[in-house]
Amino acid sequence: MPELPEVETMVRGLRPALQGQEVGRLEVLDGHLLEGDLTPESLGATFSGASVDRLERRGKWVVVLSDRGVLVIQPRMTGGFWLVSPEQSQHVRLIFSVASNKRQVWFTDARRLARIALYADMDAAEAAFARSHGPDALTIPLAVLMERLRKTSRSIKPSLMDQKVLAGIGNIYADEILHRARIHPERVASALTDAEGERLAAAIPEVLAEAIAAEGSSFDAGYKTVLGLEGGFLAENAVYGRAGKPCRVCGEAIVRAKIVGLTGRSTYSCPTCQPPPA
DNA sequence: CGGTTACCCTGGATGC
DNA sequence: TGCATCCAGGGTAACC
Repeated sequence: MPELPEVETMVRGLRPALQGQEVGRLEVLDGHLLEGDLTPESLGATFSGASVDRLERRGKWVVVLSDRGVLVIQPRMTGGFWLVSPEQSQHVRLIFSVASNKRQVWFTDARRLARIALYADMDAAEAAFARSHGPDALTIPLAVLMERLRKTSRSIKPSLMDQKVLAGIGNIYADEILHRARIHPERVASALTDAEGERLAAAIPEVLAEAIAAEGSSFDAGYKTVLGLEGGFLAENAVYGRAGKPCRVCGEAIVRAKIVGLTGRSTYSCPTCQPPPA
């Protein structure tokens, strides 16, 4: 589910509840999500009593820094946090109980694709992140982005979604960013012109910032904010989920397609604003 | 090595 | 109603 804007919204929502607080107890209800040698018992014992210093986001990771180590939670498709009673109560995987006020923070994950890891310190967490991720999408400089895209013969959309190229973009925001930059998703990444690269590098932080301001994208029974509210971005977005509807720029019907290099995922684009490769 | 697919999981929507 | 099929915002191991 969550991409960078949703994870950023989660972290901002969790900070007032957890930052500077002691976790009186952590209950781990599903060992399936745990990485390495972690067990529900070992993680619960380690993190119960932990003092939380800070919460941060790295790409699509939620990072909880504490005096008992750095807890990393990857929500992946259906993971989410709740400060209010969770809607999907049968899918609760973690329960944090704050010592000072007895309030609870729930983590749910319907599809059980989320992953949870514990690192000794932030250096170890950063090293693990760097092994599988490029620079964060919100701050990657134009020159670095272009240098990375020049090295691949893949299409631009799968390149943007490759966390090793840059971190944080998934299927929704790749489509939105490419529409904003007026680049067809099947254009070869290394063949973009300088002008297209500049439009792309500008569109990435623009679209992500707008989505963060809207508190992310909600549809169906998926992502909600930590207060159970819907993110508003899909009320204003350009292409994702809008097949057959008029492009907000030119009025042409938005097209839904499956593209090479992305098995099973849908891609939305405007055939006029984003001319396909020759 | 770069690129592509098969698969991990589960639930909701849709079709017969 | 029951059952099969498809789809989903992510990510990785294995393969060509």
